[in-house]
Amino acid sequence: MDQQSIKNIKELASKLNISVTTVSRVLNGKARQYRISKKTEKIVRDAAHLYGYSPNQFARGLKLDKSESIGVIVPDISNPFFAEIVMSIEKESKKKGFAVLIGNSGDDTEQEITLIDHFKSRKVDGIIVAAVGITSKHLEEVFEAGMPMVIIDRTFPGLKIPTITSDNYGGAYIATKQLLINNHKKIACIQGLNESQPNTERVKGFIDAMQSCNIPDKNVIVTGDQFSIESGYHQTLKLLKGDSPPTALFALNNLIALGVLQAVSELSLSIPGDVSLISFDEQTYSAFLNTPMSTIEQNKEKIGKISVEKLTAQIAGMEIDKGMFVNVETKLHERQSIKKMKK
Amino acid sequence: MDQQSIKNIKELASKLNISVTTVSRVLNGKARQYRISKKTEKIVRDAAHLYGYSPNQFARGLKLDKSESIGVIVPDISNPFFAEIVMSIEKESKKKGFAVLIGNSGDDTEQEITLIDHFKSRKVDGIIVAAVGITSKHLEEVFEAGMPMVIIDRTFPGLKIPTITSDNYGGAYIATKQLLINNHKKIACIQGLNESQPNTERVKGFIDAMQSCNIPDKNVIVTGDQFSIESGYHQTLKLLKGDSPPTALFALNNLIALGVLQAVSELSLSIPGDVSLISFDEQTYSAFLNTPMSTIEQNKEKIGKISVEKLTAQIAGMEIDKGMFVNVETKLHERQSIKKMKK
DNA sequence: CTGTTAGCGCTTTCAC
DNA sequence: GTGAAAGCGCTAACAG
Repeated sequence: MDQQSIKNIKELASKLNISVTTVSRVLNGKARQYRISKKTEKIVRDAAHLYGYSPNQFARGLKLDKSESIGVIVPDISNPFFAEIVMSIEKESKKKGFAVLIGNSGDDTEQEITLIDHFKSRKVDGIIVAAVGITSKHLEEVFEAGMPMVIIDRTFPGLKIPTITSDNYGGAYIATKQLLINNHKKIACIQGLNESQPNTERVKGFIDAMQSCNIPDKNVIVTGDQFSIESGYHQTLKLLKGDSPPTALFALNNLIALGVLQAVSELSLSIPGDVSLISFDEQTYSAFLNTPMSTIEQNKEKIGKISVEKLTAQIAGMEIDKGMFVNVETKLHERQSIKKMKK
Repeated sequence: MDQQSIKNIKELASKLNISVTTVSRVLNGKARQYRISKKTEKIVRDAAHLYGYSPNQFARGLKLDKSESIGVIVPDISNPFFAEIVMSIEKESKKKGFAVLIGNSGDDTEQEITLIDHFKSRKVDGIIVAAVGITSKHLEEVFEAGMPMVIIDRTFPGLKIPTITSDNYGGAYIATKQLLINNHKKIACIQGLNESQPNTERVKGFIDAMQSCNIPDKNVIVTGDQFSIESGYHQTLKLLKGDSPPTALFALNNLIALGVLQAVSELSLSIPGDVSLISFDEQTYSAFLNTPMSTIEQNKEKIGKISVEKLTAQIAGMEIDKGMFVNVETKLHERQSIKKMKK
């Protein structure tokens, strides 16, 4: 009852008494171009479907030296921020006929290099990478060697690879302003990975906003070491158990914010009663937290979409501005995690 | 300054005045086996590293007719539940030397079929699939044709493919019991995809728990149509605006629970003051919600790990029990979303 | 409109 | 210890 399955194009062709060339042409949508008869075309298509034949991508890739696929590297696919960017990339890529290979670097530069090697040997047509760590030499080498590439989320000083990031500076500026207009003066900005560019930009936005209100630098508490729940947790504990704790916290991403919540809950404090909070990264649950959290949302869909556009432009061989830097706007969600302080 | 890069094994071999055979053998760790001299081996390895050579996986795959990779299909990678399973699968696979290809089916059987085709033509050595929809014929065909396969999360009646799922029945039973021991009698179980197996199992657990307390069937409110925030939201609105609303809700997954929160908040009701809630699926934020939510946690790490074990066993050609069904235990998190009712 | 065939880069058999 | 060469399945140049 089970249809005898077909190994390769040769078997399929001989079964139909047609040459492999014709079969190949039909299956590659070139029937028109080679003026293959409708009848032959139909026979081939039906047979391919009937026998469940799909071309060996290894042979195809070997011959064509391309794969019609792009590689995506993210530090942590279980962070919905990255997962949603990946979804957007997939959606856009599919429209353009590219398959997507996803790699998880686990915030490890070594693993990132391994993945790029992997992608190279699998002949991806281009790579989108949310870079980890603080060095980009390995990326530039690959890019300079001709691999189309787009960097998202993080960039590096002087990097000459097209980059799409959120407006980290602007988002942080607005977030801090939210705290300032509620008369907070003692504000802690809880960093993620110190040396990373989004972190630096967000800190810059924070500092500039503080200075715009003439808050002396001494009051600016800045600390942290990683974009993780643990880091946010430990830094917050340290801050709130300290001598003169801040009245407001600015968490530089969603995981740090969860760490803040963990620490605040452990200390039996309340938000915003005891301490106010605003966080970078909107999440589905942000509105339903105890207390609903004010956040700065990054436009994940747009970041994904633009990165695919810029990448496929490179793949198509178009002239590009290597130093291109696209800033995607952020959006403030005002909720109830910020207390209005007395002047 | 930039090292001239090497295209293929032939170039590398000729540069070293060594045959491609020897290079291939060294790079595949067969130096020992063919008694290649340490010196030659070192020369080859160093050169490969220096020139950044990595073998063309298409040629390799074409020759070997395998890819040392496995494909994973999930309905929605942006759902942390699946993302975490994928992470676990990646971790396990890496240990065993398999690369992982990830596909997102978007809860669409057509897309699932396309992805499987994709994987087949990319010669993955096996497939792990969190199946969508309510039919499994396409999966069985591929499995019967010899493709190693493991089903996770969902299964289908009478399916003869090894399956790893959470103990959906047991988890639901415990969840419902939590509501019952707090004297709730009018409980709504908000379903996801009606026909899907985890849904069915969870409903079964719910009903059995209800009956164990002699709650008449008439009181069992069951509704819903999809595992999504929207579905949870609409069903909850309908329930709570109805004539005699339930005093407690059992959300059959994390997305539905978020929908419940959305509806409850929109109706200006409180949890657990106005309505109690327990949900399948523990999430990082569950403890920090307004009100901290009681949940049934699925062991995502274990599901991923076992699925890779069962898949690699198949790939290695070991005898397997096709009807194998592994049930991974769940874990109750008691928090404050359930109100103690008067007897 | 259709077919023959070289060759993509690799592994491995067979030969020395 | 090492190498020459066949052949994996496909596409496209060339040939009708």
